Amino acid sequence: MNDLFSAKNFSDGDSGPLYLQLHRRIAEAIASGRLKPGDSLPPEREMAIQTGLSRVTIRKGIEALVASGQLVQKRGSGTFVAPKVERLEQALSLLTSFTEDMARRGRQVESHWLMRGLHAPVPEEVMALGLGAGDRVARLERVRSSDGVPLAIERASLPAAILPDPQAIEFSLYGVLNARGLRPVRAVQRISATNLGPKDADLLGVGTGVAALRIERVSYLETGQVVEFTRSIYRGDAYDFAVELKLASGDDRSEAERNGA
Amino acid sequence: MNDLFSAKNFSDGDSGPLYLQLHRRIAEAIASGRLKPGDSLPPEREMAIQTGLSRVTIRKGIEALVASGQLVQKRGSGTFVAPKVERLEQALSLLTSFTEDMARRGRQVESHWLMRGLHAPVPEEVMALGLGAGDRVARLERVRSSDGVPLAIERASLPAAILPDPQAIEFSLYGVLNARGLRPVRAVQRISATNLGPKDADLLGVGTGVAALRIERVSYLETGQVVEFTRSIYRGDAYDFAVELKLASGDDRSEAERNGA
DNA sequence: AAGTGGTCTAGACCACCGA
DNA sequence: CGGTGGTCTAGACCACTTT
Repeated sequence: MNDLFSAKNFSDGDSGPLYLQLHRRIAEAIASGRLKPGDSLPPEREMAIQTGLSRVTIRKGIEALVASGQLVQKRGSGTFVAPKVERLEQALSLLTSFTEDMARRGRQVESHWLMRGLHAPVPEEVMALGLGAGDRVARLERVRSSDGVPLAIERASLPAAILPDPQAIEFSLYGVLNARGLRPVRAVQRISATNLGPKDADLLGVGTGVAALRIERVSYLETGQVVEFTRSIYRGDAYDFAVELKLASGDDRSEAERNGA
Repeated sequence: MNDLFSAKNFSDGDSGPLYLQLHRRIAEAIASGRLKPGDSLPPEREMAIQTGLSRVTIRKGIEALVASGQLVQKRGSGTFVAPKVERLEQALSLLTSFTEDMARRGRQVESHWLMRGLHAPVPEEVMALGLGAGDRVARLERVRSSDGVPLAIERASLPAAILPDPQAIEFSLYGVLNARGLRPVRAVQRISATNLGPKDADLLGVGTGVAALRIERVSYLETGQVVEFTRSIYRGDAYDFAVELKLASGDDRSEAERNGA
């Protein structure tokens, strides 16, 4: 019945390297629904026997599927099709907190604190926050989860002058700032893509090398003072950020022509 | 002189798997500037001898560095530290074309066409463009480069009613639309991260699995009619998208209560 | 204790590049 | 042509999970 791993149809030179043929077979089986989330694959040694390939080649074929989060491997247990992660869509042009954003969706939010305290700033923080000599920085580092699924790593730095008591933050940073009349009204974000390192991948429960969104944010008070400098890592397979664009201001085409000239 | 690959300090059990120790050594050498862009690494077989590891292990240690774009391997030639790619920052909240955006930076723009013509739409295009039965779609697929470096893959679909002659587009799509009075004034984008597949990675000249930004955009005319549906892939290591946020309006109770701002 | 994935080896052949 | 990376093998031991 399960001819997914039959030795037939594995011919070198036919359609590229053997490990890619295997990769394609499994990827198609997942895409077509033949392999469903939670299904287990045969043990690597078993696949090797069935396909007539070596175990090294089997692992190489599986590797990319693990790296892209489609398969999950558990030592001592087995290889499984990854559970489907519901994609969340988040508006980028509004300044909201994670807590508020999730509450609006009616979802549970959990935080796992990695670090919460006052420290000596690193140069990056001095720059972003505009700190003076001797100023200390409040650092909040946590993994954000929703319904038990880790979605993001958030590393926030604030001037100690703004948040002298980081331990006071239990859930929502913005909630506390808001209660103190320090809610940011403007922020600038930079978004890029990155491959997760072993550490961050582990925190998010995905494989090393999985694509993630890196978002750096600097938030400002009405007065122009910097409130926070946050570096976040969002799971690429769990998030869509949405943004609405307006027509570029200025006299459209002629502007580009002038500047290009 | 070059003790990067000396057998000393390679001890199992000491600090994790051997391939990770090798990975760390090389990554640190790159980060510290000891290995500079363009430098070549010794051949794999040579590294294996120097370190006392097997070639398979050497390759495994190098693998992640290639996947993340820090090293480039050329068959028949060697392994090299990747040239530094200058990060471009692009404003997300303005609706500009790639051509205009680059011209504004005073950079050369090249396009390599992969496809340009009229086709029968796929369901995804019918949905996004609001096509009727029998409508055809203009498809523009190209690799965008700047100063010879591939930066993005752009796959645009437009109703044939908007662009009956896709061959007319030589450089800027928006330029042609603008000249015809069809310039979009509003667009909605969705941004996510993805691992590049072998095909797209090759088009962008990076390794399979490298993180990239996937941006889907739907653009509208003043009349509300959909002009284009574009799926783009941007190199994660070459782009920063910037967006400015405003205070979320009327989102939670506490804000409504204390709101003066 | 048995079975799983994780790591590692030594050696082989191929495809491609450059002199 | 020689040297490079790309693929593949058979077999070994380890660390962990499950039973």
